[in-house]
Amino acid sequence: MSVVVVPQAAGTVRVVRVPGPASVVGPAPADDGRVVAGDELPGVVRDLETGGATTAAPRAPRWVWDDTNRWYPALLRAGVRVERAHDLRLALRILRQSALASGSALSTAPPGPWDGLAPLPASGVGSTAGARRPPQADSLFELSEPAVVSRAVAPPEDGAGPPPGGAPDPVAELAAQHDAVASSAEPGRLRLLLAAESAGALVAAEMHHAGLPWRTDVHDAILTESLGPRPPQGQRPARLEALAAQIRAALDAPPTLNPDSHPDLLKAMQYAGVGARSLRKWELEKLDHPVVPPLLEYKNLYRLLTANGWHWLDDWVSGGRFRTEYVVGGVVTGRWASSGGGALQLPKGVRRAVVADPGWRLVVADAAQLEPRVLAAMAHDEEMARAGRAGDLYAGIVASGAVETRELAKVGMLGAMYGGTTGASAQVLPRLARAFPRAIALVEEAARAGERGGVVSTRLGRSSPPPGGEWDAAQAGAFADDAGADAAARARSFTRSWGRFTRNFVVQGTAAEWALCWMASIRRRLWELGSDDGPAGLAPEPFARRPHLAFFLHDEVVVHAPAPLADAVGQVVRDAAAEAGRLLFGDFPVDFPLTVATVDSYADAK
DNA sequence: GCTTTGTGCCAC
DNA sequence: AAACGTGGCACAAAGC
Repeated sequence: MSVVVVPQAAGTVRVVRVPGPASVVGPAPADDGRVVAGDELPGVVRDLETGGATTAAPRAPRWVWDDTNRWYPALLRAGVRVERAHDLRLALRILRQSALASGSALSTAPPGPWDGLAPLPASGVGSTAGARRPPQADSLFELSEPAVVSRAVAPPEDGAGPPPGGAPDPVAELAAQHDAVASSAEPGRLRLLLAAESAGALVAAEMHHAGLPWRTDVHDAILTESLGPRPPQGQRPARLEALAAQIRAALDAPPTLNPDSHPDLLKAMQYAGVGARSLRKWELEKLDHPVVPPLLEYKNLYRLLTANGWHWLDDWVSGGRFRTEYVVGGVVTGRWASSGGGALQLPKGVRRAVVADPGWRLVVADAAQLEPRVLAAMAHDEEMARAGRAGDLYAGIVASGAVETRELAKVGMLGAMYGGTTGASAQVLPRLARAFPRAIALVEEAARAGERGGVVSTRLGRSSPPPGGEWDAAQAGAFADDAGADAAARARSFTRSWGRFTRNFVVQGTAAEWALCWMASIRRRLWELGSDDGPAGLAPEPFARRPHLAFFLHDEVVVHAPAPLADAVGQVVRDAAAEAGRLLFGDFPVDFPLTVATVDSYADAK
């Protein structure tokens, strides 16, 4: 059974039961539902979650709402967890683009209000908690905003009918989405994709709610060790100041030389005859000049200070937790993006500050060579799947005789998936293509489709955007009567670049789908694992005694768990990986091995 | 003064 | 090795 959450005027909510599963024409509401005050919703949800599964319905309901971040954060703050959901905004975005549903009424309809929904911040609506700089929400449902309440045309009439004021109707939208899925070329795949995307939204909200355990004192010690004590506002830390002096001395530069100014520093280096064309690390490393060592160290420490220094701590860590905004589906390929604190670029060097609470552990799990394994499975490449069976896929490729060294196997596969055209990776590509023709053909075909201006799709049906104006312009420019050689070259360059994008899209996007399924399964299994008998920990409810996801990084998760449950959690992440593989690829015999480490500090994993 | 662009580095 | 895919972010310089 689904339960649709319909915003009403004046902060009330209509809760409508919709029987499932959906028919081809979509579900019809069982009744007009009932209207509850906004602050009663957590209680209503809790009742249906805990009571619904044991009485009338065999499972907890599926909550259908416009945006998970509008409803779920407040539920979590009330300690209420939901089992499953359907996020209409995220689902529509997928269905609008998907080549698998291109014939549906939903796909061909002109843009409507649902298309205009911008994502909401993970801290929810009307909350002051959470990130310091949440993205500005621009939504059509401004329930908590006084301005909109006063704009409400009429008081709700006992909950009958769609939302007031011409607001989009989630019941109707759900029906349209059901219809689009049912009439698509692959209903099963799309259904799984939408479920996984929505489960991802739940995970993201829960991870924001729980946060990543962060020891401010450890972080401060890291900074002080490498930079010196925290300086007053506007001053360089002692260590950076000393290095700046060394840089000036090595260049014979005046004390006014500011190493933070690229033009000035480059000029000074030119006078000193260093011979650098840029300040890039890899370029400096090739040079033999006394300024290079202090400059490299300066850049290193400067990066630490500006990206993850004391200011970062002040902004993003509070109450012993680092909280970022995960943006589900924020990357075109379906990967998550993040906003705030650079969460997806957490440098290795500061992971020492990620420490489990007392009596708790971190279970860190990492999918080994996820993308080439996904490629093997998508392409039904039995040979490549076999190469990955023993554990290390790249070693397996060497053992197959295709290439001589593990390093060659690795750069060759990465090049095949990224579209590399030079160096060792391009050199071994023909040998990989001979040994694994199906896998290599899949990425080559994806590249050609992109070069033609076509659309490609992931395993579950997320489609790439059409190339759009830039592609058209490039082609038009190249074929114009007066097209010069450079116009043709520009067009070729852009076309190939788009081919590299679509080549990578199918692999990266399907890997993102695997990761979504993995996390959805981990989430469910962790909850089924139940709670620890010990005292409540520092984690907020509903996770105070329960293992929960705390961090996600494309192919890696961190679970924060009561120590006695750590071993069981390790088994959970492995079982979930196997389940994700089955969900995406059925019986195709591809393994998704994990590296699992149970540690106190994130830095101690792998 | 403010916004945009360029540079460079971090993650997968 | 880099360039070869996807991003975020901070800072200085350039542009308005």
